[in-house]
Amino acid sequence: MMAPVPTDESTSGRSGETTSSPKRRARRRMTGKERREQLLDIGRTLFAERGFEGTSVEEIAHKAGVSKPVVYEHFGGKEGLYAVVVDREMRRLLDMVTGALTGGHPRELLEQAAFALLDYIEQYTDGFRILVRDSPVAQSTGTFASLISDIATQVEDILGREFKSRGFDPKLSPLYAQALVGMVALTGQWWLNARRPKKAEVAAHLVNLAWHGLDGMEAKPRLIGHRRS
Amino acid sequence: MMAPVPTDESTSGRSGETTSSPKRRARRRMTGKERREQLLDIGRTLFAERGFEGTSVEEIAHKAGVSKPVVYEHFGGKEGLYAVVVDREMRRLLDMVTGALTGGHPRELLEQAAFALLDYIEQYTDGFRILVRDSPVAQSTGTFASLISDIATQVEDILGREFKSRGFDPKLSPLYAQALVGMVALTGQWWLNARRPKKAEVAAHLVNLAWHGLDGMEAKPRLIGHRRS
DNA sequence: TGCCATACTTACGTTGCCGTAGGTTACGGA
DNA sequence: TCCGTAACCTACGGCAACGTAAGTATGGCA
Repeated sequence: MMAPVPTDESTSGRSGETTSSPKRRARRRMTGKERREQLLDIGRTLFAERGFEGTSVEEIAHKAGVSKPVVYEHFGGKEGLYAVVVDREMRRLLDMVTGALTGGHPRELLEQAAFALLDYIEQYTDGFRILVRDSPVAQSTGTFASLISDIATQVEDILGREFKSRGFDPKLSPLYAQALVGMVALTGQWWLNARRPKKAEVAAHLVNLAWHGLDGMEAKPRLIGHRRS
Repeated sequence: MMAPVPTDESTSGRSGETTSSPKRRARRRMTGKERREQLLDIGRTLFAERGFEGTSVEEIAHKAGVSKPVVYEHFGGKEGLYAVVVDREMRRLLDMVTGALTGGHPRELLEQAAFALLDYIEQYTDGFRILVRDSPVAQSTGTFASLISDIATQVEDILGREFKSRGFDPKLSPLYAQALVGMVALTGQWWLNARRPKKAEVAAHLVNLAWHGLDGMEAKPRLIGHRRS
């Protein structure tokens, strides 16, 4: 089984010049870096839709149009690849979120953060799906079940500072950080399939809820920050 | 490997009268129902700590002190067992939550619900861990990634009714349902490892956030409902 | 006391996947 | 034009897990 045709190629930039008909020898030869990036892309996609254990190295290699040993050459194994994918996604998300925290007023901060997270979800859906799933390898940092929970801890200090200046117990910031992140994360996950309200509207409502609570809620919340897109 | 000693027995009620020394033939014979329940218990535990794919039928059987075919006899396979476990846990959680919705004032409803969920998390930790993980078999009901998200949809109508009477768009209830459930769920997940504030305190703060929002937050929130425990 | 249903076993066949040993081809520079 | 290095391949070995066929023991009941 599995004929030696040069498969899909999927995410490679230019997909080969000699790929007019599926004859033999239409395989492009990549540099180490190129191949590495391609494998990371494919790995991300597959891990997102099938999970870590549900994805086989064989499949990754096959989708890349190469054979297994190439993957082992680059990442030492499935876990190696997975680790790099996860690391990159966590970085990306955190960069986007922290980079968006530029407002002065705490409500603005909240808005920016919510928007940034939704941006991430929309742009890097696969990455988000991976971060939401549970990690396989005895949990990277602490003892968390999902990477998202792990991320929430990195939001703690931002909240902690705000708490301090407002006279609240800063020891409670972890709790509120988890709550806020959980709120946005699960809503985002739901939004991935529903796609019902527009992103901006979702963000507005989330901020509405987080800021005013159910009690002081506005029927037609508006964002105060100004954003292109 | 694996000597034929009668292993652990783990969750069986009385653990056998002839179990003085690990000689041969100390195995208890159960009725179909007993064995079924025992396997469900063990399955729940293992699925919680290793996930679906990380758990083998062999291990389940071994922990129950029987051999594989017994599991196949009862559930037809790993997926069968998993399905029953999940179904029971979802029922349990929903029963606990809906059963707790007895208050008149919406804030009271919220309190009850939050408390019920935390109760469930505390009492049936394994079940919660399973529900929080992602389902393997192409998603049971809709197209959701986690069972929890699935559960949130079952809270929609409760919120929808409340929204209607308050003049908000009831089409937004799914969004807010996801947000609220996500808030409590991720916090609960975090609380499983942290265990820092007491359950009642966590509930109070969650309600505080959900009700008043970050803006109108109280430094020392109190629950208004009266509960034993 | 002997029977027979039901609980349980041992022992396989099979598949899918991980990881590696060792050989082969392309490509760019001297 | 030759040659070495980096990219890539075929082909296994091995293992862990699923699922099943066919046989064995046990204990309640006539």
